[in-house]
Amino acid sequence: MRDIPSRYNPQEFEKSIYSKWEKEGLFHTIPSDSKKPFTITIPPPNVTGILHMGHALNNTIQDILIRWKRMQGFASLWVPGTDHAGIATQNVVEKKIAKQGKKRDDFGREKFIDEVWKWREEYGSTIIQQLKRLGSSCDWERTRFTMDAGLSEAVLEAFISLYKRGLIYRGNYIINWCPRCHTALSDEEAPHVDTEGKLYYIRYPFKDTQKAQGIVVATTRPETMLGDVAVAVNPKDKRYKKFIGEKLVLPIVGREITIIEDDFVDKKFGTGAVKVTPAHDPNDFAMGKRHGLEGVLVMNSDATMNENAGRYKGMDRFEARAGILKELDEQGLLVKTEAHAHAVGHCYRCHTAIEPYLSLQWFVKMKPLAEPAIEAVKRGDIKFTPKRWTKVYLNWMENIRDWCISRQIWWGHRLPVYYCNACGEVIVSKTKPERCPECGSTNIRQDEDVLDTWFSSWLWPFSVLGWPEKTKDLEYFYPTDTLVTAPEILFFWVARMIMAGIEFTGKAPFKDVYLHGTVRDLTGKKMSKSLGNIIDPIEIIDEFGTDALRYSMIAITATGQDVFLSKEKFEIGRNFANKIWNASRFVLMNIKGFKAEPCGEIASDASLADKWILSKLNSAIEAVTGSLEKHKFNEAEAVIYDFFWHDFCDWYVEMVKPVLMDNSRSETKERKSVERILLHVLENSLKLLHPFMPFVTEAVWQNIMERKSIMSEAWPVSDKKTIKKGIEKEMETIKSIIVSTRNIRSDMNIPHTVKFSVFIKPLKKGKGNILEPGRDYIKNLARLGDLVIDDDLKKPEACATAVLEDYNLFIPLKGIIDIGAEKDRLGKKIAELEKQLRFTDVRLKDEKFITRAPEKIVEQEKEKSSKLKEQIKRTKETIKSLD
RNA sequence: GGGCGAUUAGCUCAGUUGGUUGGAGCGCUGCCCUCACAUGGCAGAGGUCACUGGUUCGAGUCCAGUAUCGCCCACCA
Repeated sequence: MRDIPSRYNPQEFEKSIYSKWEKEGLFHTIPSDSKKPFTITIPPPNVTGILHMGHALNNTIQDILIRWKRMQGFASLWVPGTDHAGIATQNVVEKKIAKQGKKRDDFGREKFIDEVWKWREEYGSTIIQQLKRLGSSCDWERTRFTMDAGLSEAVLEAFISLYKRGLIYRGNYIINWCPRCHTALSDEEAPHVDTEGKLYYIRYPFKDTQKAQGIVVATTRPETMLGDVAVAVNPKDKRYKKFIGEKLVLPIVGREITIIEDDFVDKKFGTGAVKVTPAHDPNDFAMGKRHGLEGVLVMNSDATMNENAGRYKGMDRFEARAGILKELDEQGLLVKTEAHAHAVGHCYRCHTAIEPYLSLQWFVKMKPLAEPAIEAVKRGDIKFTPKRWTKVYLNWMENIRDWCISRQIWWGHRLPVYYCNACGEVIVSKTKPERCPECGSTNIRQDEDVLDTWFSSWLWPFSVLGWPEKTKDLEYFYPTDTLVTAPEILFFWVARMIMAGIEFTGKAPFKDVYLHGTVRDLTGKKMSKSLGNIIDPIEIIDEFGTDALRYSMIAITATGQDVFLSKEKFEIGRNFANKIWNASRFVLMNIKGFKAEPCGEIASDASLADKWILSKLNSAIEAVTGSLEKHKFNEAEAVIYDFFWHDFCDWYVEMVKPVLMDNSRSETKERKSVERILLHVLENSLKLLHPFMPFVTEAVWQNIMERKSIMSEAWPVSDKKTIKKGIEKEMETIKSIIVSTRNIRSDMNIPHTVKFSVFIKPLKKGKGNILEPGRDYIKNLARLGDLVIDDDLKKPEACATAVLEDYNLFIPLKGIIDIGAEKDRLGKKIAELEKQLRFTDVRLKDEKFITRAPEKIVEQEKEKSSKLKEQIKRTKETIKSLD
């Protein structure tokens, strides 16, 4: 017998098992005529990414699905890859070169991009390596990168196709500008953060000083006043009606501006008069358009003031704000300042306050794309789990706005747009045209901008399978099945993928969208580096093992709910992995040659315990499979945990131990049957556990059982004939006798080394026979000297009693038992029973209940009442007999 | 300003379509190093299911409202 350590040591197995899986090509999937496809494309982590708990949860769920489907015989494909993450990656490389005292301009565009690729070569596979440690069974041969040749081709194809359909346009609009990243952002990339700001009231004097003192406007961004071109009031506002059309003098600048009327203005906010700054505010921009007012840009792209800001030129926007306020105050034009809470957009990459900024950008017209994507979800082609996200999706889609896709950075897919320097012609083309089709000039330049990272991500489910080529993979694996992701990127990514899928392939890209929760710390904060509340998954893997990480994570994650993590929670999984290991160790140590035939038909002379555990096993198979189908992963885990630990280890194994330990029975049929069933249950349990805990199950399967990979085993199918509720009920009765006996032993402080006898008197003749098959289990598990079951039993003297439903159970304890204490104990039992009886009787006395509740329920209640009464009566008799 | 989620044992959370006595893990109490496992075993204590109304024979579960916490969306400067 080989030595199997009594503790499961994950470090010993995980890496070698994983590389063996990889070497044997078990993750690789190709189209197969004999199999149905099951496809997931990974939400590509940023190439700069480092595995965090969100990834751990996200990828564990995907791996569970992929491994489960693979075992079910699907061509189960999980396509991995990384996202080039334009802004994020460029920022990282800029930080790196900053350490050498350099800026990107010192390199120039091409050289800088070379630097990014170098960085990617060096560090870009970190996240991939970490996903492997998580046990992810991705088809690594298919690893894609959003900047690789194929995906870049897909991006160009998508851009040109949309352009041809008139869905891409270029124009001057107010966009979200990040002054730190120096680029435009989409609305989604500039989330609003509630900010405690100030509202400044500034007086703009009339040109004709005779009129009045002036008009007071309120603003949160006084520095933008340098770009004001008008003051607007509501046409219905009586206070200002008379001033419409009058001229004001813009303080500091001295520019003459007009008072205009516009319905947009809210009479109740501030003073009811609003400064109009079309180049720095989206509303003002719209107002400017309505009134034919050109905007004046007063800032540079780094949010310093430009030449239009006069003496504030060159100053940072906040510096300028302070200066302007001071100057206004000195001139007596700053009327008042009040606290004002408002939401300010911030860059999602660097958290700098964004600046609404007028600039020339490229946009995608979204409405035509959104319409079919809305229909697809309404029709049910795509289902969200949890369902509530459907509404969120639809609400966003129905109010969708155009998507700003151009970014003023270098790292990304450059726009396939060329300009003729001679005639100004705009040419959209995959490659640089030799000559201008309009004037024939060869003086042609490419647009400097790159595309939003999400412009490649939204193509992911089909671009990774070869689109725009019509590949076999695309035909076979697309549309994919399930998308597993976090709700944070519902708009960024999920919604856009649905639109792109329908637009470019004519099909919705997936059928199910499973949105899991956000990983938080115990105080409810999102885990983030800046908060310092990170639990590093790799550290957890090193300390507790990958299976512990995976199991615990899933166990505490209810569908779509946020996950609150602390380090201690990983003990759940670690302990369970150890339990699996030790139970396997026990089974294998007791089986000769580690071999056993498949269990097959259950012999009619199989023991009660055998039939019972098989019934429970098949119920568990059914339940685990059902829960997986419903994507209730925590439920699936709970079922297998409960079955394996409690039914199998705590009861079945304990029940069969005497057979295994008794040498005289070593060659018996009984022994062989037990061995077979132990192995059968273990095998099936390991298979059910494998998607959740891939390493420990494989370690047992390969290293202890010396078999080929469990990954390729077939998922268990429940044999419904084997599920026998009668057997399960019978076993419950036997268990209740064992528990009652142990209970008395514990109450009486009788050490488990002391054996005593139990006498059972069935209430009805023949009920005793039911217990016969369980006789040995009761004797062994309750540690009895003898068990007497007798219809005509007379109650022994000085005994402890358990009054069960169909039996009276006596334990003679002469010299040990304290009669007074026993009376008290039974008295408490009566009190419990009476409490229950009161509830039932209240119900039964209620005529409405009798007449309106279903007959079945009423019958149940009546039966319960009579049983309780009967048990109370018997318990009272027992107490009396103690006198 | 809208929308969503949470509120159940000391802690962290499950709880299917309303139906007998509301579960788990951790922690706690008592006993056990019993020949797979002390990362373990046996037994136990612990709950007005946030609050107020309503529907119902019957509500943790369905409806309305309140409170607290959290999240998302939104162009009142």
